[in-house]
Amino acid sequence: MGRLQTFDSTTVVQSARDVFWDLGYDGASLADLEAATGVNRSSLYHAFGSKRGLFDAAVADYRDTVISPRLRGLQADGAGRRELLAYFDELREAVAALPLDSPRRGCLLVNCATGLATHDEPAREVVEAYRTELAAALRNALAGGPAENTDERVRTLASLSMSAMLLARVNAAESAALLSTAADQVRAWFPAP
Amino acid sequence: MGRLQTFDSTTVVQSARDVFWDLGYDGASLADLEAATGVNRSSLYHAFGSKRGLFDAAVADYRDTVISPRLRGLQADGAGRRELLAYFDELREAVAALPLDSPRRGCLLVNCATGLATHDEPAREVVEAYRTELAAALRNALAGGPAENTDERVRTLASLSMSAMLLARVNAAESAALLSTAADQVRAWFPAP
DNA sequence: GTTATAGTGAAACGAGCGGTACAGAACATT
DNA sequence: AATGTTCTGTACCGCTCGTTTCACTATAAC
Repeated sequence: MGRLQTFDSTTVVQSARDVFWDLGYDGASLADLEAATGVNRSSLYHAFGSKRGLFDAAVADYRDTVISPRLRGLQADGAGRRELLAYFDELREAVAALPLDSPRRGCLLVNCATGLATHDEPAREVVEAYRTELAAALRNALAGGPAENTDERVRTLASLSMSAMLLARVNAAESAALLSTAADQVRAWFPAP
Repeated sequence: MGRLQTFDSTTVVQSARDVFWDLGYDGASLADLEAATGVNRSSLYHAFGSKRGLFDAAVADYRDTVISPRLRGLQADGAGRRELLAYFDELREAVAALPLDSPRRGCLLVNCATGLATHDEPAREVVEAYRTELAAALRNALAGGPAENTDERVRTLASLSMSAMLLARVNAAESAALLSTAADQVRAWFPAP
């Protein structure tokens, strides 16, 4: 009963997600979000309650549509060398494919790690959950190979992933090089089939 | 001729540096900076021109008093295994020594990488220069050991350093673990003397 | 002691922020 | 068609931001 919502929530959340991704939580103003979504702030507040509510929806969408697809291969039963190489190669291509004048966005959650997450406990937990999930996925795929120095290797690969996302916003070429290095490590640890 | 400045510029810059370190450039307000330095904004503007001018002075101080001392050992002629282990051990102790309720600050420049540096070219260059200097210092120290996979090893150690600084603000224990991992890598690559 | 110069403090500036009030528009139900 | 409910656009709220103004104070030079 009553008037129907005239916009599609999913597309609005994704537009907002890209603004937060590019500008950060504090850097994104309501005016920016209105412009990117094409939706008036009164409608945004009606649907999401607050700027923070919209941000939380954007983060949830980011996990579902960006992170999960990337980690799925690593998380599968029997994942191993091939899935690790695919993960780092695809991530490297994504970083390298960005035109130089486009927003260098990196990872929304890595960007949060030095921003919101430092003085906001819920945000900190989301970032930490992401790190844990990444480490678990890498560990799962590494379990298919030689059982040497597993903790150390998980940390090295997670570290290369995260710092590549950090550097994506500063030096895209070096970011890609870090991901190539990760792939090289995987090749050195895993015997080629 | 004229009235003399009543505050010490160095201590004021360092107080401001700590505020920027903790809160970030955008997150630090003039009121915060006045409170931390004990200096009125009109005096800050007289001495530094703008908030950005004070920030630039804070970054310069950070390089001089925080980064340079840490990298000095790695940069010395003849640096090698011992200097690498000292670097990672000292950094790990610094991360672990922070009381849990104190500001988890990480690295001022790493914090900038996902903030200012993404839409401000001068800031981006400062962060990139720091990364270059870190890589060069690690390379110098690695040159004292076996000449295998040097590029890869430089990237791995730089990556562990940077992601440890990133995680210092999210999970101090894991941050310290990354730095231990780096030290383990050094031990594995370098024959013990 | 007078004067020119420079640092300091209080107050206020305009701009932009996140958030809200309210009237009107659009729909489901009756 | 009438009614009740929900969504939307405008216009505005109070607040905080970085910055500036200006009167006042303190010092160096003469």
